[in-house]
Amino acid sequence: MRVAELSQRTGVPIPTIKYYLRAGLLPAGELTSPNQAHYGETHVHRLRLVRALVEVGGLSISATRAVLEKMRGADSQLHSIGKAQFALGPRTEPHEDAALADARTRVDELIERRGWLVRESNPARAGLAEALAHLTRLGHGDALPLLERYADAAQTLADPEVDLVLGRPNVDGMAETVVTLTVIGDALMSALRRMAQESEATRRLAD
Amino acid sequence: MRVAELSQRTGVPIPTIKYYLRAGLLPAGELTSPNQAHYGETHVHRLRLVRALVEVGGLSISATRAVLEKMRGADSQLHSIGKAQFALGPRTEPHEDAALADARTRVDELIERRGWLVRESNPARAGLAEALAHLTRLGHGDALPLLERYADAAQTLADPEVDLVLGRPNVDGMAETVVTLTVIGDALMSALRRMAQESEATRRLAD
DNA sequence: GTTTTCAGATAGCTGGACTATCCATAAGGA
DNA sequence: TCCTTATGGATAGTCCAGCTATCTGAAAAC
Repeated sequence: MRVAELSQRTGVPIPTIKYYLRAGLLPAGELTSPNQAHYGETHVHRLRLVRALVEVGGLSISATRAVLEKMRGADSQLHSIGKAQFALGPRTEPHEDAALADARTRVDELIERRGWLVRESNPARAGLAEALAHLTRLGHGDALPLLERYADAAQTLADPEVDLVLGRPNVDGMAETVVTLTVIGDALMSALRRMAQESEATRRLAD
Repeated sequence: MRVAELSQRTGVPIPTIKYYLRAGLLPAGELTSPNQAHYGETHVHRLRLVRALVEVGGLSISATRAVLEKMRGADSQLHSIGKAQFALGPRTEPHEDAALADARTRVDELIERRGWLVRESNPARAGLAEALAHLTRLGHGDALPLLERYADAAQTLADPEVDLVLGRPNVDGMAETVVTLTVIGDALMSALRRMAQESEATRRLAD
């Protein structure tokens, strides 16, 4: 297909497609002549993946490129596949203070207590610590017990999630599933939490 | 205290504090003379709240202002308090197609099936539908059963979350807890999911 | 054979989030 | 007291991300 059709099928404007090509998010089409190229289903799919990462996950263009590159480089080792989620680190340096140092210890303790196998380099450690630090700075230390409930939930969910990943017929499929499950999964969970919260609150209000 | 101390205690640069004052995210200090003002603990706290929303939640300045305004306007009615989370809608118009229409029905069905009390106007409905639409466009329809597990988790978490909110001694505290629980809670859950996923995957790999 | 579309290149635009200066005044220390 | 530093308020400037527009020959489509 030509670029117009690619645009129509994905809802992405042609100038934006060109921009993504330049930015290295989308491979060039197959050139049939110096100024004609055609695109296949892989382009449609890749473009949809890019949009999911950008729109749902809120990833920047460069973060998206990094994720896609790690995806491509995954070999059959599962931990290598998981690298894709490593490109989703935080953006800026956190404010170093006592609350943050304390939060880091708390994260280490939680991981140890649960016997989780999490590499030191996993950026989720830093992300969790930073979020906790904000919580305590705001004086919401009494929300910390909730953390255990969240961890329970995460632990419970991990099982079917990994099932889904390992059920893919090939490595590329696995890597892509990791990425979508990570990014879109956050959005799903976030929306469901908001709705469940409203529902529960409304129910209590009725009493 | 003067602005320098406010800056030191929160880690926010003075020019940025001035910017937040102009943007209406932070109330002006109490003027003691035409060019001297002093700030109190409320300013420290408000500034920390702003940074949590911006850094952890990734909210824009205008979204942050909107959230803070809704927070201030909350009365004793719980549903009014919940309005704070309504300022967290999506940023751009979604791509309308069959997948999205389908996803919307699926969301309605899920809410009905679970007997959730969720207003039509709750933006989480649209957010969930959009995320689901991306999932199906990517051909990950087999991930949909996972949605039920996510919903289970959200439902389970809602109970202690609402407990925490209702445990606050006053309305302002409740409203702020809703906001922090919504925004920081997302970050906590996201990080915990990533870690639990890595752990579970590593464990399976060992077999 | 005329109108439309294309690839590739380059330049421009818009909005958001700060950051820098300036001014006149006020604090704070030697 | 005098002098350095800090301050509030105002205004202007910066930087970057993510597009968007235009141009140029050449190929498609009708």
